[in-house]
Amino acid sequence: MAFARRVVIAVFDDVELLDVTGPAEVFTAASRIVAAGRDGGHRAGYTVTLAARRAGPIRTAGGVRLVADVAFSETAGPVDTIVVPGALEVGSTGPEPLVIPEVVDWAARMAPTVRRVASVCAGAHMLAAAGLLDGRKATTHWYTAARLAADFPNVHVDPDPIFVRSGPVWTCAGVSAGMDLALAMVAADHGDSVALATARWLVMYVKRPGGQSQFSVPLSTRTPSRDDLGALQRWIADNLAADLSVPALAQRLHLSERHFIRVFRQQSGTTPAAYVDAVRLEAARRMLEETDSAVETVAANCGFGSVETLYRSFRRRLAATPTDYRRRFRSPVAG
DNA sequence: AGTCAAATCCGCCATC
DNA sequence: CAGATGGCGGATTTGA
Repeated sequence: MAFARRVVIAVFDDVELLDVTGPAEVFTAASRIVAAGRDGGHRAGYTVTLAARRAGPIRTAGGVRLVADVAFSETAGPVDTIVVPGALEVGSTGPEPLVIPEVVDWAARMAPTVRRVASVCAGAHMLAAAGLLDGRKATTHWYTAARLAADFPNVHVDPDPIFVRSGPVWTCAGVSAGMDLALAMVAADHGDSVALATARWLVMYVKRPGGQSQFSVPLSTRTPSRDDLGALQRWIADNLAADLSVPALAQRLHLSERHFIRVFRQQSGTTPAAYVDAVRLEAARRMLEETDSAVETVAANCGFGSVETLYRSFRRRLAATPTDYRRRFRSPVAG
């Protein structure tokens, strides 16, 4: 077997568990696929190593422990890819991206010697602190994107993509996007068919269209500070087929239309109609992916007045028709 | 694919 | 006074 590509993932106390294990799982699964390949397994997969300030146990954010294989100082030698995961600490004004000097130093030291550098989630803040994102496009968890842009004016932050490749530096959106990033690396290293087989094995999609703001509508808007607005958004999600017009919603909160629009916009960052459309579209998308329901049924279930309306909404936001979408993104293992 | 009425939503201002 | 709220006109978007 030829050389395996060595992937080293940094770990530290309070690290987000899935930021570490997500990419690790993808690289490991890809290695199995590669090893089982029809060419007799001559191609090499990956070895994944965890590195920390010193070898030994690490407590992740949720309390589950990981064990670092080596210390940062022992990661010299032929390393292919380093991955810096993220963490949030509770600050006075809410969660803040954690920046750990030892990790920043390590990334800065390793970067010139490796082929690829990646961050997951808020790990981008540490790559930025190491100067590795200067002049580059990058993304991070939606929650910290504004902060990243403010703290590092030289970084071209785009909060929307699932992942961004800027030369040898890859960054990605929150948490589970680390798996998408790793899968994209697998595709770059071993081709689309290995990536597809890996994705199928892990029961995930090779890549989602568009950006993270399409993923979860509630997450793409600011969290409302008014309880009644949050309750309204939950009610909307549970009653997609109901009358969700502006007058109807305003009345639910006992506000005039004018004021309702104003409050909604100020609290959530979008307008009511746009929000409703986005939530309906997300529901429709999931239904198309996960069921065999006719497009008419999907439209009716998700509160679109007609199939045409659903089509329009799809075109507008996803640049695809519902049937196209279903053909491309239907899970290969469902049904 | 184009039409047109309806819905949306925001600036501006009055009111509470 | 400041801040929250509501009404109106109309440009723009949306849906049947």
